[in-house]
Amino acid sequence: MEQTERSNSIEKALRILLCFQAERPSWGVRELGGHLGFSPATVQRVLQTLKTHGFVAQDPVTRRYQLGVVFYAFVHALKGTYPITRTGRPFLQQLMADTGETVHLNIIEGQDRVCIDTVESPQALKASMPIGSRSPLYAGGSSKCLLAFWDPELRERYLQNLSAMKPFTDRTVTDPEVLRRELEEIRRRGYAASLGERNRGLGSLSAPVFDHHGQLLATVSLAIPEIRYQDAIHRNFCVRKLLYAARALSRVMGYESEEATGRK
Amino acid sequence: MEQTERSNSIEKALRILLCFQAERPSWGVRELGGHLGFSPATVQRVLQTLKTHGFVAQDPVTRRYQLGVVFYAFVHALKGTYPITRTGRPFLQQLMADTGETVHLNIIEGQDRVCIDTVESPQALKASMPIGSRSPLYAGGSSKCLLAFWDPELRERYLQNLSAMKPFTDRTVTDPEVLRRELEEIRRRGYAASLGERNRGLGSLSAPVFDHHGQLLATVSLAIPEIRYQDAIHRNFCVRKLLYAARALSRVMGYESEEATGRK
DNA sequence: AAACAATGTATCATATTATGGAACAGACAG
DNA sequence: CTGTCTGTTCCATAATATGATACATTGTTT
Repeated sequence: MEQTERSNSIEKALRILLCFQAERPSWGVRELGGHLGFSPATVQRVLQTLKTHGFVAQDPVTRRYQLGVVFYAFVHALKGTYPITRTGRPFLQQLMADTGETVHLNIIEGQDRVCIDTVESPQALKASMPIGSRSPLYAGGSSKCLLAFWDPELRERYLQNLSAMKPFTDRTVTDPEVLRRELEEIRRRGYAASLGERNRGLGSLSAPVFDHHGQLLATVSLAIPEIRYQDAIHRNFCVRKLLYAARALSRVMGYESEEATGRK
Repeated sequence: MEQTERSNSIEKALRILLCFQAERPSWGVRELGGHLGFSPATVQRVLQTLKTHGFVAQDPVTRRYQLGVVFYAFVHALKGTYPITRTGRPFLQQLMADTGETVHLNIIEGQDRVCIDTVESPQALKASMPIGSRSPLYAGGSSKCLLAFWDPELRERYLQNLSAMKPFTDRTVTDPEVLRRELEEIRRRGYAASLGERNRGLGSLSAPVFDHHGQLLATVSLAIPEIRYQDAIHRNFCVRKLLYAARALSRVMGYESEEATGRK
């Protein structure tokens, strides 16, 4: 390992916290130390501190550590920080009720799309889009829709620094030029449609939500199993309902929907 | 200020993070420093570190800080850490559908009850019980129900160290002896019922959920506006549905519901 | 039973790291 | 232009984090 990276203790603590994800919710001291390259003593001390503040909890019998309940407080706090989740909820619910498909709300974070709310379809065959799940901005309908309606300057910077476009399926766009054309098409139509770009067998319809400055806030998306996505009647119906929901939400968020070239 | 408290830098970072709650989702550097008694330079450095890891985000125009989106990843992770939220969801939904009242799921954390999931009533007049909300273990039906069915040793320790019982309303129990008697009554009946102990005008019905060791996992609770709570027919109906849901969830969590004195 | 191999945890001298006052750089108001 | 707020950077000093080592438990293997 190179020594280029100097890490202060806070960074260590954060990296430790970030290890506690759904796929691996529980860690032992030495296990974590080995995983991150920290000494067990360090991990132990950090975990102790995290524990006294409720950021992790220790199983009294196995002595292993897991995420603490303060995070539930942050779940609550996020609703104050990103008010669109609260405002958007009824619109997502209505859209799910209308279409019977899983609905989700997404924002841009760094180089990724992040799902910040979801209303799952009650159908037996349905898409799942858990809160917190991510995808790079070039893969999938919701991602491309965010990218398409993003601030032009930020989008341009993103597209130019875009190096390797790792494909997730055989349908993932991997050519920046193709991506550029598709983004234009999405802006022209007002919504994004894609099939199996991020997850095989999963289609996506996605429309933007704007604030009172006409700036992109989020996208509302439908995640639709391929078998239903390919039914043109159902898909068109979904598009209509989706656009209706996204525009209604934009209006509530303060967007004055002008005709045609309303945005600059 | 006394110098009794020594704080390492991680502790500072955690205390800073904990300031970002729903009531005050956005902070400036000096504002935070003043609030916590840290120097602006320290706060600044800590926030910088938190920012590079996505724990906070900085508004590019106001330069103020708010909670970052990594917390959405933790929302997801919590479902792996506390599987009962995932398992319990359909039961909560069914119970809400049956009763029309807001349903919530609670666990013990330290000295508090914490709400870890909620399904809100669609009625115009309804109780709200946001995820992450807390209450001391002596106040309210859900709290007392947790306390009543807790590990006897831990309960005894809690009751003995119980110093000031701050009342939330004029109905909050403030006498440890009264509390003791009520807990016994709750164990005898198998559920807790209370009115206006934590929030004026709000009633609560609450039943325990056990795991395969017969240990308390959580409580399922109904939060019912007083006007409907006082309708004995509705209340009894709710109790029946509540007990049914809590027992069904216990069974799924591995609890072998033995008759009568099944627990030690 | 006994030896073993894991685990989480405590200690301590060393050196790296955090600290806060002061100075800097913008934004905004008067 | 001036005054007063911001967030941010610098730097010598002092306090804190560090990992090797040892210890205490646990569960497993022999």
